[in-house]
Formats: sequence, C-alpha cells, structure tokens
Amino acid sequence: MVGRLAADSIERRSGVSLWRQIAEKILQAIAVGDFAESAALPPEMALAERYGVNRHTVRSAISALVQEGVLRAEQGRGTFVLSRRRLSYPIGARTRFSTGLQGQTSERHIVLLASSVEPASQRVAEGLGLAKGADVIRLETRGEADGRPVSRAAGWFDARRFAGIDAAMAETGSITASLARFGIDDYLRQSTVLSARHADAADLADLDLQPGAIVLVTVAINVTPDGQPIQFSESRFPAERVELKLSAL
Amino acid sequence: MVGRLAADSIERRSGVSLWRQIAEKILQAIAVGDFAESAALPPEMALAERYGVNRHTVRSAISALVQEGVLRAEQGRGTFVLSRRRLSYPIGARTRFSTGLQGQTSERHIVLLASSVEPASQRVAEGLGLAKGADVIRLETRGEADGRPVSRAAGWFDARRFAGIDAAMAETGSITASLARFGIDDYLRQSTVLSARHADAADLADLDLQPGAIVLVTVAINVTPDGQPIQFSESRFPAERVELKLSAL
DNA sequence: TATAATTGTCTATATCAATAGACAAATTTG
DNA sequence: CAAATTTGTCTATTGATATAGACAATTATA
Repeated sequence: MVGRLAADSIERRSGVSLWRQIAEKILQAIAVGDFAESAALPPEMALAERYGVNRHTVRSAISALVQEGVLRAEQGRGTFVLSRRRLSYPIGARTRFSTGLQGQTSERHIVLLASSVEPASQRVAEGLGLAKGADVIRLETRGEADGRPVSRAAGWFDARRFAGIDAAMAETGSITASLARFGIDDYLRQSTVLSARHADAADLADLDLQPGAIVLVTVAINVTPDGQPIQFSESRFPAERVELKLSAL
Repeated sequence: MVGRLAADSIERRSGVSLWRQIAEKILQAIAVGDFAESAALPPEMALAERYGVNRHTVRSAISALVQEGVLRAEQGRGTFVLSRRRLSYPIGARTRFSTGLQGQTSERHIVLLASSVEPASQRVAEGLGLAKGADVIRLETRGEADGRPVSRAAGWFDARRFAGIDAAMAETGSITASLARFGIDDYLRQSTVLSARHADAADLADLDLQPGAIVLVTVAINVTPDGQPIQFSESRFPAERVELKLSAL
C-alpha cells in the first residue's frame, strides 16, 4: 500500500481557489463518512495541517459551507456537520419523482416554474419524432424535498396532443397525474444521457447553489409502453445533494 | 421569451476564477454546437464583449484550452476548435468497455496500471457479499480511446475465487476475457450509482486533465446471470470527454 | 476557578487574478 | 502592396487570494 499523503491533493494556480477546493474536500469527507454527521469537525488548525494550507484558508472554506447550510460554527465549541447525506435518486424504466424519493424524505413535491409554447428545436423534435419547428409545450419545474431544491427540469410535449398539460401540471403538481388526463396510464423511459458540468447562473439561482457547484445533467425520452415518444426532458441535479441510482430499466 | 442576456452569467469572487469559468463556457458552446468544430472561434475581442470581461481574461481561458488540446491558436488567423465531440459511453445490463465505444473510435484498449491484494473495505465487502476484511484483489485500470484517456477504474474481486486475475488482466487487457478464464461467460450489471465531483490530483494525472475539471463517478456491481456478485468497481470519467448513455439494463 | 482548546477578529505582506492600454507579429483582404 | 484583422507580448494598476502572527471571546475541562 502506498503511503497516504498528508495533503490529499490541493492544486494551486488552477483557476479554482484553495478555499473552494477545501470546501469541496470537506463536503466529500462528509459524504464518505470521514467526518461523522452532527459531530464536530477537526479543529481549524488540524484541518489546515491536514490539507497543507493556512488556517485562514480553511476558515474561508468553512464560512462558505456555513453560508451553504452544511456546517454550523460555534465559538469555543467547534464546527459541526448539519447536512443530511445525499439523496439517492433512482433512474430506471419507471422513473417518477415523488415515488423515487419515498423513504428518504418526509416531504417532496414539484413546483411548476414556467410554461410556454415554442417551436421544437432540432434535438427536441428528434426526441419526440416531430418535425423541427413544430409546436411543443415546455414545462419548467423544480423538484423539492424537505424544503430543499433537488432538481430542475425542462420537459417538452407535443403541443397538439397535450394541449392544456401546463394547466394540468399547475393543478396537480405531478407529471404522472397530468399525463393521466390525456389517457397515459403508464410510460417508460426509453433513453437517458448523462453528463456533468459546473452550475451556470440559472442553476445557481434555481437550485440555491454556491458558485462553483457541480450539476448532474440528464437528457431523457419517455415513451408509452408501445414505444410512442411523449416527453423529452433535460434535468439538472445538484451533485452535492443528489446521486443518481441506476436501476433496471 | 425572456431576453437573452449578453453576459450569460459569470460569477465573480466565487472561488472559481473568471478565466476558468470562461473556459468552461467555451467548452460548453463547442459541445452544444454553438462554435462549430474545426472552425474559427470568434475573435478574442468579440468573446471578451460577449462574456463581459477583459480580452486578457479571455486569453487566459483560451490558453488553458490550448494546453488541454481543445483549441489551437494561430497568430493573425484565429483560434480553431480541435476537439472531437464527447464519446458516449453506454451503461446497461452488459456494460463492456471496448464494445461500448465501437464505432465512435478507431482504437481503444485498457491498460492495467496496478494491482494488489488487500482487505475488503466495508463497502467493497458489502458489494461482493464477503466479510469485511476478507482478501480482495484490486485492479487499477485506465481506458483509452484513440490515444486519449477516457476512464479510470478500480475493480475489486474475491481473492479466493479469482486468484491470478491480475495476471490474466495484464495478459489479455480485458476484464471480460480475464473473467472467462474463471468460467464466467457472461455477467450483468446489478447496480450503478452515479455522482460527479471535481477531479482530484490522482484524476488529473491519470486522466490527463487540467485542474478544475469534472469527473463522472460510477460505483457498480457486476453479477453472474444467477445473481452472484463477482466485481465491485468505481470508475471515473472525464466529463469534458465522455457522457454516459444509459440503455436498457 | 484557572487552564486549555477552539472559533472570531484584526493587521500586514506577498502572490495571483483581472483590467487597461499600447504596440509588435502574422495573416487575410481589398 | 497597403490596409484591416487577429493573435502575441509588454507594462502598469487594482482587487481578490493566501500566508503569517497576535490576541480577543467563548466554551469545555482539570
């Protein structure tokens, strides 16, 4: 076994400040269980030594995480881990927001942020099997669990077939329930393409993230059991709060 | 439709430098097809205006991407997009490295970087259905396609059942072929958990990335058709070069 | 109740990041 | 060939990062 380095890899002049890198490391350490939940972090001096930086740099990292609601610092006592562990969002043949998070959260719901009718872009048209430029309805939604945003999604539907789905969504707060009004009792996930990137300004605002955060991005197509495409969607998940669990499709 | 802002969201004093944020934006613009491949980027002054920063800041971003092999700058002519589009790595019931990338690359192979016997950690033991601390063989591998690293994986196997798999791997360069020597003709993916984070120092070195890069991380368990766990693995993919395509499991 | 441990605040200094402007070097265009 | 376009290099200035040290404020401990 190779000896473990004291400084577990901090990159200087990388375009990412040290305090942010250390904030990431602390988040990771919490996720891995290295720093137990609701227990105290090692003291600032110890962390500074561990990561090979100045105490003040560690303080910057901690203060960012305090801002984010992950930690709470108490003078004289220590710094404590607040945050729950990452939600595990299942992706499979029948991916549904609410049922997927059952058991992990006491409360969850979808908020309809906006809706509009627009001409289908190339990729949306392809996904839905429509002509490019055909009218599609776009629903912008945010998923929340225990009061924290866990997803931000845009969904596109054929405007001719699903006229009024925006109203149904506003009323029911559920894609599944809204589709049921159009005679769709069941639908399956046909494909999912996954990527990751830094959160942009819209992500930061919608998902309540700090600059530099990472989002997981899925682009998916849902179809009826007989293979007819009904929904094209792009969802973004905050990587610090959500992991995706791929189950049998 | 809300008017599109000229500066599409740059965060200051965020712990991520402007030049790195702009480098990310350029990468994204290329991926989305906003900047056509093998064509010239807009001139530096135009980019500076577009993103609302100084020309020198744009130059820092470009020089990082030139370093990364994504762009090539030519004095007097312009700056050109080099990079191929992202590979689409399929994940499904039968996830295999080489066959998965067929058609997308002319050449691909796995390199065995290191192997060792070690006691199983909690999660490895759980995944393989062994007692914690039982001997497991760890194979560290790197996947390469057309000469560029596209994955970095650690795989764990029961040391009793698969004694010598390290030698088989070194010889064949294929997990599938190595397992065949132990009578495993077929294996299925039982579970995959997916997350994303910034690349750490090891990732940077192994995957030839620049600081600040993002990696997709999968933790997976492979089983025989009758459900016996044979491999626990953790893989890291450079998000700028690879997307994961989830297919029917 | 001292003493130690730990977070909070302040000052100072050096380096990196970002802006600004000027001009050189190479290439394309008229 | 001359002019315009575009990348490359240099100097200078400002603000954000990171390090260093000292000490205050609060809490836990002997």
